[in-house]
Amino acid sequence: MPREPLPDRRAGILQIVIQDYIETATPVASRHVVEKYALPASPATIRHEMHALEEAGYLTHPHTSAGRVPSNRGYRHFVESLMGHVELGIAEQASLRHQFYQAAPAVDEWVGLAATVLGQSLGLLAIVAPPRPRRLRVRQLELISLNDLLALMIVVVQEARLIRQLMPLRQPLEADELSDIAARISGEFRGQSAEAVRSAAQETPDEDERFILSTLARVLDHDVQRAAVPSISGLGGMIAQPEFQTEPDRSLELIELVDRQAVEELVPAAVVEHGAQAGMSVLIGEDHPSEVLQDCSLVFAPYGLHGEAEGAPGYVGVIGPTRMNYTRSIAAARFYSHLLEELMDTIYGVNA
Amino acid sequence: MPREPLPDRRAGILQIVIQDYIETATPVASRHVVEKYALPASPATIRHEMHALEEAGYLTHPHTSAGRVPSNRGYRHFVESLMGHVELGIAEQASLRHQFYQAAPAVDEWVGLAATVLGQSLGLLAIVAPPRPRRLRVRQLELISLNDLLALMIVVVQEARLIRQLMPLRQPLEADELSDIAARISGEFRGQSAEAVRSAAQETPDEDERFILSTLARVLDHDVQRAAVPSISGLGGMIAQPEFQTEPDRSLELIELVDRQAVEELVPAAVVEHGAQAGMSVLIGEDHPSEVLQDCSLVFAPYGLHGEAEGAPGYVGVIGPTRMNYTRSIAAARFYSHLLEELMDTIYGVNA
DNA sequence: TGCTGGCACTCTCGGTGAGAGAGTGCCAGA
DNA sequence: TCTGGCACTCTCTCACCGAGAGTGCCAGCA
Repeated sequence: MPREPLPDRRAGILQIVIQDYIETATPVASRHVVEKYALPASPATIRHEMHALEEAGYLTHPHTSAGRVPSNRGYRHFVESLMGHVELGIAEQASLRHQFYQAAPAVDEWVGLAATVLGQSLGLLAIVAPPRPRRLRVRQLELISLNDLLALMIVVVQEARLIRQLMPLRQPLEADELSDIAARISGEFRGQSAEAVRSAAQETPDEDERFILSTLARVLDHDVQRAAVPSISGLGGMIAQPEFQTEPDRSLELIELVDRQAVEELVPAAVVEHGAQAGMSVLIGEDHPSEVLQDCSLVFAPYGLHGEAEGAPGYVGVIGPTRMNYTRSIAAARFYSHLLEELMDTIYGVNA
Repeated sequence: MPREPLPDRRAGILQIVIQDYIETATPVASRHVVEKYALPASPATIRHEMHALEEAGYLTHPHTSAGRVPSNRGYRHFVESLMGHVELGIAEQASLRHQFYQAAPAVDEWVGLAATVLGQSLGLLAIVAPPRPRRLRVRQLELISLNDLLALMIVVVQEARLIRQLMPLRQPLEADELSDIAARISGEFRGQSAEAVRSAAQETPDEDERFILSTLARVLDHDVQRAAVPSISGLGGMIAQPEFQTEPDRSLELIELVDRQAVEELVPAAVVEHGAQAGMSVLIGEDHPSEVLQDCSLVFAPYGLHGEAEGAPGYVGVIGPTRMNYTRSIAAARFYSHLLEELMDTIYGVNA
């Protein structure tokens, strides 16, 4: 529903109240803003404006004799109209980029690092999920002999992952024979996915090779579903936020969610789906389906595998009290999502 | 310091008090034990015995009008003399073993799974660390071309790990050439560690090969130090324990420790070192150097890489309130440590 | 019309005190 | 050596009170 635009002074006061509340976590009083921000008006006047803002739904009142607190609508208005576009500082961007290029070039590694650093720097919960391709395509296959009857299969796939699988052998095979078979399969099936491998397996006369191919096909299918485990970090900072200090029950439920790695409850599937097309989004307060996160917000920044539209995107998520610092959170989430996309590109699909 | 052995009845009462307290988490009263365990004595008599046990240091008294609570000495006596040797049930062992053999054969995977399942099943904090070998030895090297000037190096080492490293190329190399070089190096340096590779690098005339060898040596050294990240799980269950409900500050510190992955503070280096030789051990209450864990116990079960005495062992650790169920925790920690040792054997060092 | 100072009113928060409940310690007697 | 009885101690909960903080509203003023 459309609203009349706010008069200038009123909008200014709204912005002050929101920013002050984000900073101090205590309801902001009329006298307080006048003094702290040296406004050319008396507390009574400010009260008037605040009252109007409350009528319009941007502020609330925990109880009669408390200062004002932004409502969810207030936060949304702040995010959409008051905040403007912000980016991380150049120096910070550079140092983060450096840190990531130092790490081992593996999706899990990057995702874990991103969650840790992001959660730490914001003092909020960070959830970073790798992209979830719809199918995996072979880039290279290696077979490593462990002993006469056991080999380790390693599959490097185009989608920036490594799959490992123990494979019993039907009959003793030398290390050399294994390498040869692996090289042959690598050459033949580069860029192919499970179906192609499976149908080829059925037509292969050689028993050993048939067995290896069908194992490969199975592993490709299987690994698509599992793996791609999101990383969660920053619980410490989150629980230390004042809103959780006063509510031990809620904290407990949140800790339990994080400990169980209950990603779907933290970042609802609907958000992921919607975000895949719409890009960055911010879910505020009661929008969140989960009971525990009623008074929390979620900043969601999806990122994809370039040139691979299929499957679910990866994303960077930040969860914090509705009172979180949206400016910083949004800038950070955006930056990390771009960085991850860029990193994945270095090992994904190039040369495919 | 030696103590006189406890008279039979007294020892029985001690055992009852400890077990009851472990179960209920409330100080146990004389009347309560008489009724619940149908003892052939009156509350007054039991009070007498409890008083004696308190004199001897096995029990304490939160305050005058509360029941008895085991002291750290009490718990230690329970663990050392009263408890006996216990093992997980056969069915449980089998189902766990199955679960682990289903997982991808990778150290990180097993370690993560062990922490999750163990923490969940005990409702306590579980910390599982992979062994930390002193040096890594090459089992096989793979070089995968990403584009003309960038390759992905994958090193399978004897010590049950996989190392990944992006490697810029000095000049364009074909995929075939890369494979050939990798195969040659694999053959030549199987079983060798960083020093051997490094000194060979210095004597190699071919520039490309020299560069690859020195990268390999660097990676072998580097990966020994980092990686081997322990897995921590079960925070939810731990915080839900009654001892943490009443102490929000302590909970907060613990959450913070876990969120930071501060393994050294949870499992002190001294314990790891001592445990490497002495085997399983139990640290009770104030023995723990960390402030936060003053009223907690640590069950510690080390395990090694067979045939590789060098380096630090892996371990399975369980941290809980001193009131934890030692019987279950110890049995579980022992089982998981054996299972992990067995699993590592399947991919480690065989055929070396 | 819009701003301001003044004042009554409301609600929270911290501290205090009383009463109930739970257990022990000790003593005298079997 | 064990038991019943009884006084004593300590915690826990709840109700209550006063101080403090802010608002809402009104009347007056530019």
